[in-house]
Formats: sequence, structure tokens, C-alpha cells
Amino acid sequence: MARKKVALRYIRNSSTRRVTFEKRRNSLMKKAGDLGALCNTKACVLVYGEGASMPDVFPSHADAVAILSKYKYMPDLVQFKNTMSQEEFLIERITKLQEEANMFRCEREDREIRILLHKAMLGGSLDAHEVARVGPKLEVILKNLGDRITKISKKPPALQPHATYVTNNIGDVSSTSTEASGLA
Amino acid sequence: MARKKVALRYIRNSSTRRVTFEKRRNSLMKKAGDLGALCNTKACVLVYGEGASMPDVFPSHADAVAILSKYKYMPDLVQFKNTMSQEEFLIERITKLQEEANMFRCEREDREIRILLHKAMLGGSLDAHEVARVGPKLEVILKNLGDRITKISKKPPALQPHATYVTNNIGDVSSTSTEASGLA
DNA sequence: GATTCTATTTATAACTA
DNA sequence: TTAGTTATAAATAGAAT
Repeated sequence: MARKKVALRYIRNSSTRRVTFEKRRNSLMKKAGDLGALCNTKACVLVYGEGASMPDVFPSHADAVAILSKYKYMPDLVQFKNTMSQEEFLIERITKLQEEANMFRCEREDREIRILLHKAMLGGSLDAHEVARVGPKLEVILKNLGDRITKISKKPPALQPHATYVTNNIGDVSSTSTEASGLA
Repeated sequence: MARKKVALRYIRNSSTRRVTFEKRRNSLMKKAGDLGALCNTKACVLVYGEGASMPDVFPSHADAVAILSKYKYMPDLVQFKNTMSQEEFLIERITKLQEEANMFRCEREDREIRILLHKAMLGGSLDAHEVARVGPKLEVILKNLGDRITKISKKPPALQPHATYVTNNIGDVSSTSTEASGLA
């Protein structure tokens, strides 16, 4: 793909072939990494050079094991794990758990904000604990939203009793649908 | 890598991300094939899309099984593990966590923008601090939205075309309703 | 949302040292 | 042969449809 368009067939010249192999292998790995960064995907690339017994692997052997373990057609890789040092395996595991935890934390936070917004929109007031959870930044916005909703709907807040159990109902399909249609 | 150089960070807009994912996944597979043809190599690529349980596989499931089995039965993966120092391992781990954190920051920013947009759509005005947070780019849009909402909100049925306007101009922000129902 | 269409960025084949 | 350089082919981000 450069000075000349190259046909997709075996490169006869061995030195040219080797140079091409390394260049292309490297950019293949790079692109796998780029894809992971851009789209939060897990990708794994194995490349066996001509006659190589050992493949070049992306992202790393440790990650490859983890990723391949998920692959349906791959028999269990337990024996692999046994060959890894216990320490490294634990570290790998910890890393993944932390990432998972972070992901959950993020999702929970997102859901929480949406729930409290919903509550505010229905005229409910937020207690101190709830406000603290979503952070001081949201306080003004939530209050404004609540007032505004009350005005537009022209329904007395009394329709939503001051009871603070709105949260108990949130998170299910119906309440989020309400939120969606209300906001869209 | 086109109209604009793109940073290697998680793409926040979900539709853009999906499109990018498919394009890049396809070209990744294509390049794996090209490499095989040019250099007579055996390559295998597995790509798990976000949340996908089954990966996209190159060259085929059958070939993948063959190639992966070869990898699985490779004698000593231990050798690799030992060459990887504890330091390298930790650096890799830290890097990953940083990337994760960065992604979360992006998502948080998105949530803020959505929230402030909701506020503007309901007629609330944004204070200087809030405007500064969502960035100068949104300022004009928000103002425009606020004006329109104020005018239109007296006519509830007219809210729909307005929503369309938002969708066409503010990328991921429009995902609010979708996301709300999707995460329910 | 999917496709198609550019404008640009990347990747890279051939060249050069 | 291994590294840079450069001209050209590919890939692709954002826009248009």
C-alpha cells in the first residue's frame, strides 16, 4: 500500500517478506489496542510467523489467557493458569476485579442521579443523605428542576406525598419510562 | 484518522462508537487476512464488542479452534511469565486503571451535560459555573434551547419537534431517553 | 440507524543510507 | 541487514443522504 499497490499474495523475496511481516504485525497489534481504547472492547490477536512455534500475542499472554478463557470453543485453560505463578495470577485477578468494581460504581452513580432527578421531577424533596450522594453540584440543578416541573404540571406537590420512599419504586421499567417520556 | 485526528480515548457518543467499532473491527480482520496471504502466517483475532458474550472471530471458528489449541498446548508459558518483571506487570496494571478512570470521567461529563440540558429544556437558566462546566461549545445551544423551550412549553404538543432538534445537534445527549429505558 | 461520500490521517512498499 | 525517508495506497472520522 504505498509506492505501489501490492497484490495480496505470498511475497517471494524473504527479506522483503520479513520486513513486511514485522511492520504489518506491529500495526495489527496497534490497531487491536486502538480498538480497545476507542470502543472499550476486549480483543486478542495471535500471530504465528512462518514456522514459528510461539505466536506473537496481543495484548499480553496474561490477558490473552483471560480473553481466550471466555471463548466458547476454547476448552478450559485451567492448565495454563497452573503454569502461571500464583502471584501474577492473583495480581491479574485483582486488576480485573477492580475494573469491574469501577464499572459497577460508575453505573450505580449514573442510575442514582437519574433516580433522584426523577424524584425531584415528581415534586419529591431530597433528603440530606440523598443530596450528599449525588454531590453538592447537583443540588441547585435538582431544586430548579423540581420547581419547574411543579409549575408546568400545575399539580400540587401533594400528589406525591412528602414520604421519601419514591426511591424504592425507582429502577424498575415503569418509572424510567416515565422519566424518559417526561424528558424527551 | 480522517476528517480530524482522533484521540485514543473511549468514544462517548454511542452511535459513533458503534460505527467506529464495526469499521475498525472489519479492517482489523482484513489486515489479519492480508498478513496471512502476504507472509504465509497463521493469525487469529478475537474481538469482544462491549458487553458481547461471543467474540467476532478471524479467520473462522474452526480455524480459531485449531490455532488456539496450538497455543493452549504450548509447553511453557511459564517462561513468558518469568521474563515479565513485577515492575512491568504493575505498570501495565496502573496504565489500565488510568484508562478506566479516564473513561469514567468522560461518562460523568456526559451525565452533567445531559442534566444541564434537561434543566435548560425545562426553562431553567444556567449559572456561570454550570455553563463553564459543559463548555463554551454548548453555551449557544443551551441558550437557544432555553429560549425555544420557554416559548414552546406553553404548548405541550410542540415539544416533540424540539426534541428532534436536540437529537440532531447534540450527539450523545439525545441518548438520555434511550439510556433511561435501556438501563431500567 | 445504516450507507455513501470526502477530507485527512495512517499505514506502508519501495527507496536510501 | 536494520533504520530512516517518502510517495502512494488504505483506513477512517465526520458529513451528507
